[in-house]
Amino acid sequence: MTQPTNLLHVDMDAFYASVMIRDRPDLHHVPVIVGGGHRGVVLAANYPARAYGVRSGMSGYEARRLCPKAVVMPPDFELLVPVSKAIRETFRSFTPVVEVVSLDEAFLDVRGAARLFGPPEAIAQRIRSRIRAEHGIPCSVGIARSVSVAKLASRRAKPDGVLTIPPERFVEMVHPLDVGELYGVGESTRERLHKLGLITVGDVAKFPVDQLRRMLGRHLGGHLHSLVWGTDRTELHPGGAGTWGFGEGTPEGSMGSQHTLAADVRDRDDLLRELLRLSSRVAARLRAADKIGTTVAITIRYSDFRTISRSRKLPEPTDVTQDVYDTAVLLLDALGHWAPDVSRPPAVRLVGVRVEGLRRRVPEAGRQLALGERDPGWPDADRAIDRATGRFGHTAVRRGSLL
DNA sequence: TCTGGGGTCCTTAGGCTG
DNA sequence: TCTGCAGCCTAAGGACCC
Repeated sequence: MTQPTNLLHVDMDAFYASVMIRDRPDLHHVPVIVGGGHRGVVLAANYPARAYGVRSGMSGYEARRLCPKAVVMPPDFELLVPVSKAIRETFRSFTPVVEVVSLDEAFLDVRGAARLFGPPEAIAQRIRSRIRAEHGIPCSVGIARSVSVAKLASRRAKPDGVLTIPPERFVEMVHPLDVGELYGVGESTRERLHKLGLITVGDVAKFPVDQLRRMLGRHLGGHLHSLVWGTDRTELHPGGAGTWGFGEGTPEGSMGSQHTLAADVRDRDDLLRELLRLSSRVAARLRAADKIGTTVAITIRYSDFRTISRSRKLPEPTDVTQDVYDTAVLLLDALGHWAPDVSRPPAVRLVGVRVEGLRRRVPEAGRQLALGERDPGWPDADRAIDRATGRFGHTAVRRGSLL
């Protein structure tokens, strides 16, 4: 039985930039870059900026070099998130089966919407008109049978277009493309395949799947095989969490925060202050989400961009700032960079703190104290800080050591 | 005075245990 | 007591996504 071409991938065009300049007609025809401040990367660039070669993901430094006259602005999430939520409601007025990927894109299964709204192409055009009329933002839509092909189609429909890749035309339309165009094949995998002489999607399709598995690993090899034949996932997971946690799902995996320092740092005390700030932020987010985690991990990026991570499992899961911070300090010191016999510690560019192995917190009432559980004063202090920051904002309370 | 921050998933290696 | 093995867990790192 052949499955219908019923998946839509809707992707806003330069979403961050489109929203940020929507109410600024004076900026519509000048290059605008969102993000890309000091040591940052470009989150989005409008089409006038792209004409200069500015791309999202590029360093702000490089973007400003390519287009010195561009207007650079930081992203305003208080503006972006409500627009994103409103657009999701527009999607849901067409179908209840919506899988949110991120702030600016979603998959829609329109199988049940044909009687009301017509074929997928007609639905795509209606969605585009409504989003433009209601939110003033252009978007592109890809239509296909599977998730990866719909995503590929929307990418190729940009800007402001619609593209359908039906199964019977998949080979003709997709096999000539570079294998790096596939959703899930990044720079690293693309390079490995190219070195093997596998340049196009069709090249990989002709390659024996068991050899792919041997070379790329069982999982990636099998997955790549499904991608090059367009036979990956066809069912959506409605209410998907979204990569940035703005979705409605309840991600169980991990929560973390990392920060690139304004300047590289060698001093242990400076790093401890940053670890404390990050630990406070992560623990507060855990408490707000009613989660506790079993493992604390730190990430260190040195000035040469070498990045390492170290992690440690805790005896008891926690959402307490002090627990997260203490473990982070243990992990940092275990690197040995600040031992007494080390004359010049390495320069650190970025530090991160992450709590993994998340689960729902057991309510306090009826919870048994673990043997040897320490002073409950820190959780009380955390709750007091949460209450104060909830009322007066994040600058209201700050630990003495952060001042 | 180049290269963010938030995640997920997979692979690999080594230790432990039965 | 030693060895080999399978299975599980932990830790580290890499790749990928937006």
